[in-house]
Amino acid sequence: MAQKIMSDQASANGDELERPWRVGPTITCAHIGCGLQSCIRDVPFRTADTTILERSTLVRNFERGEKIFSEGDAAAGLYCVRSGVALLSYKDAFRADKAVRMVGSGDLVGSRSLFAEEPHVTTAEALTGCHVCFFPKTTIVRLTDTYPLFSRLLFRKLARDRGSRNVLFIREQHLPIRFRFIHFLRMMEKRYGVTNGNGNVCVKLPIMRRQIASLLSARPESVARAITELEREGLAIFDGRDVTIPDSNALYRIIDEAAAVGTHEKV
Amino acid sequence: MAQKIMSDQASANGDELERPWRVGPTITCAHIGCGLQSCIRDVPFRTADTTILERSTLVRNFERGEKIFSEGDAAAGLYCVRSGVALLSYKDAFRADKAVRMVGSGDLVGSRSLFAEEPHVTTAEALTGCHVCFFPKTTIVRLTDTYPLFSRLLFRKLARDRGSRNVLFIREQHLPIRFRFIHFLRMMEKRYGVTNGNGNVCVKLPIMRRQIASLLSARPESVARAITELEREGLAIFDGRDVTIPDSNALYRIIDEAAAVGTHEKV
DNA sequence: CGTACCGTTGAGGTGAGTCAAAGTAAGTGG
DNA sequence: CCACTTACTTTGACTCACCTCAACGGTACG
Repeated sequence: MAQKIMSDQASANGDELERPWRVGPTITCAHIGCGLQSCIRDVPFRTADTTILERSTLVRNFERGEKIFSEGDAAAGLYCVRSGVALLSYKDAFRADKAVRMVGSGDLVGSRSLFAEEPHVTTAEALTGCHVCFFPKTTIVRLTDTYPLFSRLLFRKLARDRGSRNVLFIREQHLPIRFRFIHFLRMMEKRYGVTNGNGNVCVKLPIMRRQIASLLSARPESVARAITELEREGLAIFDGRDVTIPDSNALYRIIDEAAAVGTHEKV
Repeated sequence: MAQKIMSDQASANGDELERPWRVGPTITCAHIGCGLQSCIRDVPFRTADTTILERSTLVRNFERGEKIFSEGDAAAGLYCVRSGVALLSYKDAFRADKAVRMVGSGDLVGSRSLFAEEPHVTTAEALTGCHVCFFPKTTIVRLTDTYPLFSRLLFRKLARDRGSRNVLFIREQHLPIRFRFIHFLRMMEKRYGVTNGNGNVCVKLPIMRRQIASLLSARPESVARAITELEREGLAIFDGRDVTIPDSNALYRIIDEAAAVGTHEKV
């Protein structure tokens, strides 16, 4: 029965990936930033399974611009970004690329297609040099089949990740660009923000305006205007991709307080 | 270890749900329309587990307007709509209700919150009388822990369902209303369409204009205008919630052919 | 026979898209 | 080190799809 479900063992073991993938050395996921680590740490793997995990896992470096996988590719396993930034996008109804998700260190990618046993619906392209590890489908299936705890932790992580993504990329899609952009800044600050000497928060945005715009379902010009407006109000200072936020509370109050003056409309 | 993961057994067994829930009679999911059926059918459950499934599953009828669960409620289990139509919505940043998903016969609801072990982020309200069955978290966990095949089939179904939903509710959110509405019609036809005597396709829309608009992130007036336009072009005839589509191909060609004249823009 | 809500239509306003152009930064090669 | 190219960003002017507001007809219901 298990064999019947696994659509194609041969194509799922990673052997058909392009060559630059290498077997991961000591991929016990004790590596910092591997998103699977939290799902594995507390699971009492038997030695044989640890070996399988280590032997089957592949790692690879991607240059800026390289595609990690493409729309339409079979989902051969689970990807985990260990460092760098990649962008997931698809071709919309007008054949324009639409970005759906930015992924970075620790993020798991490709899980939906993997578990749906369907081809990828997005393309993952490295925006910077990326170090990615790949867990073949057979390995994931073996571990989820053998260790219910692993399975539960994995699906919990995936469900939680999805929950936090949904806020910006689904729930806020119809709000004004200004709101979506501030929300985006908050997400970037949470992930990439550092507090500098003056007590200000600084963020280095890992993506360019065009891609920000695409993520927000907007145009680069509109993003530029939102930026100009925030600068005029003194809520954020932009220098290329470097953002300084003098007062986080003041900035985020804009989106948090919208509810107070809201429409309270019923569906 | 399993105990530590299960955050709260007491609140998860369904006992704390409001009283109208009753133990499901013979819930072996041989019932037509139960969305879990396809995940259960081929799994060799032991008798004890079949008994647990049957004994723990609850069923309940909801009147139009009743809430099946609410935003903020703990996710106590998995819901499955057996008949009727319900709407999932949340309060947006302006405290207005925003519909995210229409569910009907066979649909599984609440899975993300359940597996994330987080509260529901949406409210599910019955739009018609709804017959709903409820699988307590303890049951689901027991079955996924015991039967890897069940686990895999369940997650496959959930991943696939999500994939098809994403098309309209994520990927198409930024297309013109006309496109989103036609896409919505196609989904409705697929699910509720019948071919009448004249060979025309008829669909009875289960929701009102305001809710269609909310699903499409638009205003009821804009939906009305989209409807008027389609009628003027002879692509569809509307009579309240009854839609007649004389030529499906002609209607859907509008969205399918957009790609041909697209912008081909890169992110 | 009101009252209430849904659906449609019109008039008018506006946020964001489009188009075009200028400014800026990052290479590249001589 | 400086021209030159190329790509990214910003700005302004214009346009338009959709929203807002308001009015009106239809239907359900007490």
